[in-house]
Amino acid sequence: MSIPKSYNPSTTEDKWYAHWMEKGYFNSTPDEREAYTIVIPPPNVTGVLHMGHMLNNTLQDVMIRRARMQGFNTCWVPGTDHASIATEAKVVEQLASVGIEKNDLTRQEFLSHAFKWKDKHGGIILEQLKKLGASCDWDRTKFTMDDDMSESVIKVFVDLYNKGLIYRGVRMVNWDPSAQTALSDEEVMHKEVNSKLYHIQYDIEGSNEKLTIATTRPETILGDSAICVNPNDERYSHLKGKKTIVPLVNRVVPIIFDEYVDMEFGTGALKITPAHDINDYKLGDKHGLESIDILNDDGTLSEEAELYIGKDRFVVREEIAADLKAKGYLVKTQEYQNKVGFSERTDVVIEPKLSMQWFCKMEEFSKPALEHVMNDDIQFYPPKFKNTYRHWMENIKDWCVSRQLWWGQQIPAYFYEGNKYVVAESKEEALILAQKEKSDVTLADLRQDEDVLDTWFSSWLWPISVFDGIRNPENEEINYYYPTNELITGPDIIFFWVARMIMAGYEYRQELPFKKVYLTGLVRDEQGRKMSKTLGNSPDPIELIKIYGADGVRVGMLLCAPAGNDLPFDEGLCEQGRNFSNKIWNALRLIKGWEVADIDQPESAIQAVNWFENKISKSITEIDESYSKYRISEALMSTYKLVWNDFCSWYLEMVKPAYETPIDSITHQKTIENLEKLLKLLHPFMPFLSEEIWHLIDDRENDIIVSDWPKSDKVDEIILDDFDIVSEVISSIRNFKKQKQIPNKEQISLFVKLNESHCKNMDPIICKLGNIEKIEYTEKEIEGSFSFRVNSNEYFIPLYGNVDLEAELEKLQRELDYTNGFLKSVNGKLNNENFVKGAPEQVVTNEKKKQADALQKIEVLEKQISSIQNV
RNA sequence: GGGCGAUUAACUCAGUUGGUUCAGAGUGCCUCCUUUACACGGAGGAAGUCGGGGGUUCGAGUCCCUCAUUGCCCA
Repeated sequence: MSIPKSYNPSTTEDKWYAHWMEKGYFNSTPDEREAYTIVIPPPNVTGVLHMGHMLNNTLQDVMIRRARMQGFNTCWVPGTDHASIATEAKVVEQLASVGIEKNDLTRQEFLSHAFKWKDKHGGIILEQLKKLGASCDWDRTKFTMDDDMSESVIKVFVDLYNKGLIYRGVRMVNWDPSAQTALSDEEVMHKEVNSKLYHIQYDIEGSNEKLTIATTRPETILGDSAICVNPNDERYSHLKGKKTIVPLVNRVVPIIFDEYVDMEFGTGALKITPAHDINDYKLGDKHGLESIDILNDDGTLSEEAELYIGKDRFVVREEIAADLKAKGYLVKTQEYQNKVGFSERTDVVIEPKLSMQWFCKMEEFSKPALEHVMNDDIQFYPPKFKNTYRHWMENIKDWCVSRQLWWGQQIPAYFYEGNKYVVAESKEEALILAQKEKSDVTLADLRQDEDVLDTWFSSWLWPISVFDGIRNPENEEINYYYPTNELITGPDIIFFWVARMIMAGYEYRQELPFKKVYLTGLVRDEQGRKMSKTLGNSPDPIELIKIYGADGVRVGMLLCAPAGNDLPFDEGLCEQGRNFSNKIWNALRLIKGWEVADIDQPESAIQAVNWFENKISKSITEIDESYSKYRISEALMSTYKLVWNDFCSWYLEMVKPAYETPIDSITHQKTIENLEKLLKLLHPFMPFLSEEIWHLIDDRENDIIVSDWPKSDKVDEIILDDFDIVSEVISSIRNFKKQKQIPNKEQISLFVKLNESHCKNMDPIICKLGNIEKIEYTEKEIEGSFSFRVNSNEYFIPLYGNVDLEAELEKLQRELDYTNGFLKSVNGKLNNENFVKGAPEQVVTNEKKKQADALQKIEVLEKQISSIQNV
């Protein structure tokens, strides 16, 4: 069988994924083993795979695959969330394209369209995850609006309402005029924008005097119900009791005094528009002002505005500025930078709006949620996010959970007789409650609240509800899989989601939802911009997989992804991943190409096997340590170097038989064993390649995906140290040959003068890799030869031609200078009484050893220099 | 405006309680090599005042202060 020269991912990936699925390796049912559970951060049902998902899910798959090999009963639950705003917008858009208006449909009709849309498009992202190799238990795939999931959400809403933790009220909320719904504070993004500060003159009633205010939103003067100045502001103290006239609409409003106003800002006079600004609202409340809502839900001006009715708020801003100018009210405009809130979903400017909404009280939840993170019951990686988390928890505000949409769980509040209402899990239960208040209420009288719940109100239950732990708190699955082991997600949803899951966990399970939270960085483009659909700067992961292979892309993503650090994405890393795949592939080609014979094992191979077994053991320990600290990129790099440098560059070269000669069976067997261990270590990172090679090594039934994770044996450090010396000797020989342009295949001799103890076991390795005829030990320097030193031992290669004595001398002198400098610094420490007294014993001993080594080396160097000078 | 981080080679990052020659890794770059696993490769090499300044210490990339730059979160 001939193996192609390059690894071709496309022929293996689908094959192995199908095989794993068929074998049911991803599926989990509770058993006697310990569970290892991860719930996926459910991607948005409208979404397609982007680089952030790629990173995040690769990490989860790495953790799950390793845990599977470690013998845990692993369960990775996939799913999607319904993303009420985004999905509703998509569906409305799609309906509009076929000439259907949402308003022409009943709620039920709309929902049936939406579910059709979801069934058609909602699974794309999950299918894409399969291309990546994600080993999710697909039989458990959940959607936040599945019947059982929705039931859990409703049950929780009712429960919290009954506990007094959910209330309804009129508040100033963040209004998204595009989606036409309220948003929670977390869904508002504040951005710095260039705007204008308009200085507008108001006439004072019964006087020729004018009062100038400054505003960035001139259109809102139509909703003004007062002008406010600071009582300590002498410029305005004479206006007490006076009234002012709002330009254009000529409404007479009072001048009020409140210390809230910043005398330094603008003109020190502030227009008060209680319906359209949270601070104005508070002032209006305090001073009993009228609230004039001049905006419709879609951001156009309402009848209340009197002017510009039906025009968009931003259009009106331009027009009113022009009109004010024309009539002499506009004193001046200046450039101004301010922060403006934008909708996280639709990216339109948020309007503060007074409206009736449902809120969830947060203070009580926040206590255990904060405590268990601060005391590390739940650990954050990297821990710096604890600070962010604490800051948010300590300043937590109530959560606006209602959305003026149809796509989502309809709020289970049932109204009767106007504004009276009851909250219950079903209309029938609601009727019973309502009848307790008023006995003649009928089912027909009950009218359910039109609004739906925030999508996060589903997601915060995710780790519990996917195991049906809300409806059936004592079921076998929730008891087995919960708490989950870790949550792997981005820091951008730490408040939206992570914090709230922790709250829900303690509320409904009296326990943490996950033990560890691993927060990945954001994937950015080369210019450091966040990757986003709108910017179009995100490569398509599926295309990348086609080019570099899933394994290559996985490696590329992980190489540069230390926890919590943003990563500027570079396609070159995927290329590196692909090259790595190919390197491993070719190691297999080499080994498969060997003819095996029953011959003696060469000494060099015995030594090589011994060394590599120790090396791999040590690496396993390091890799396991990296994993335990969630340093996944470090674990990958250790594996990468072990495979490429230690195995391919050193080990295989050491055991490789001469051209067209066979290899002995023992070395061959050991080499296969070593390769298999490496493949296991690689499997979490490169599942497809490792499985493919595993089966190319041997035609076998068992699969690497369910093999045992390698364990480290006791490591003989001395062997590793000896090899370091050996590799340095070999490098020096290669360097020499290169300098002298001696072809590698030409054999040379090597003489060694030992000045300190040295293990000769590995000499055969030096002979083999340096192509040395033989190594001879000598008592004196070999004159007229090229020489180098490793530690204090001297190595000589007799020369054919002339030695460049000048160059040799210069090299020796440089080394001597360096060593002298080093000795000086060591002596400096040792001569310092404070150091000898103050430093720990071990440090002092080390310094003494360094001193002795340096002295010995200096002696050797000086002798060599003088011998050259005497020639 | 408030808070939290970051600043180490051209790039992306390691560097644990201050103590081995501690200044590292990978990539990139430069030189040489198409040698019989792999040019998606091999063998070498150059490259950093550890952001600036001050301090503590026998000793600072590491601790403290300060300034600068930058990112994120919150208002």
